[in-house]
Amino acid sequence: MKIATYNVNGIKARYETVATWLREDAPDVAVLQEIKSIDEAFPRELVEDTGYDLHTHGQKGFNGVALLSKTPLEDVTRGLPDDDEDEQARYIEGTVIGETGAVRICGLYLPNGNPAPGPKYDYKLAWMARLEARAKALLAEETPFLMTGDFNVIPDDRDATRPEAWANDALALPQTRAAFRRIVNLGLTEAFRARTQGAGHYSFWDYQAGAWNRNDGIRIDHFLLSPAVADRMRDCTIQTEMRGREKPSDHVPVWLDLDL
DNA sequence: ATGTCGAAGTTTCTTCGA
Repeated sequence: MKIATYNVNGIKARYETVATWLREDAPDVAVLQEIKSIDEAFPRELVEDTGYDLHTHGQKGFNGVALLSKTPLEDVTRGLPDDDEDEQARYIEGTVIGETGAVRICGLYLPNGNPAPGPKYDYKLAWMARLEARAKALLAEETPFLMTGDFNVIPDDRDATRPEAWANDALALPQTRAAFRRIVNLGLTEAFRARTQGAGHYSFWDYQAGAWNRNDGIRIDHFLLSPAVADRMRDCTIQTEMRGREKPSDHVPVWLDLDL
């Protein structure tokens, strides 16, 4: 089973790019972030031809996440627990049923947090604490799960072309990295790093300043796997070539292949 | 220090967020 995460940076602006990608690369499950659309305005024709099961959690203008699946998802829920006062659409869960088991898919768009320090950074850290609590709860009930999406976290200096340029940024501050490590250290596996070591692997290149042409990137789109899911991992790869296509998102898809 | 993009309102430009 192939699961892909992809920050599309606007589903309406990215329609052709995403439709072609779904048709040609055909993930079993696609976890999308930054759809920047209310649910009613999500282009249904994207999935009508392909038959994908679509679940959105959108809002006007910003943020917004979605799950697409070749087979129907079960028990889809929107928002993190204790999210009642959170107006930002950043989290969605659904269960995919494979031939030999089920996996809870947690799709997330973690707050950027800049400028730091400040209220936006406080919101980011609070959101990460709530994500950690959710991971703890899923581990406690022994639900096989994965968390994936745009974490807006550069885990380590090797995950940036120019780490010094990000040293004071909300994506790389020590508190951000510590919060990310706290979640991983609950017993999760960071899928990409379980397969690939070393620098030079990125999932985002800014539109500005020719970042793509200079390969000035960062790795901020991740998969965290619970133990049972980690045991089933075949591979985790970054689809770098997508950044060079016509009308690209500033992020590229990251893929997880599971024996499921 | 920065050469961009997408969405929405203030709507054929400006502002915001990233």
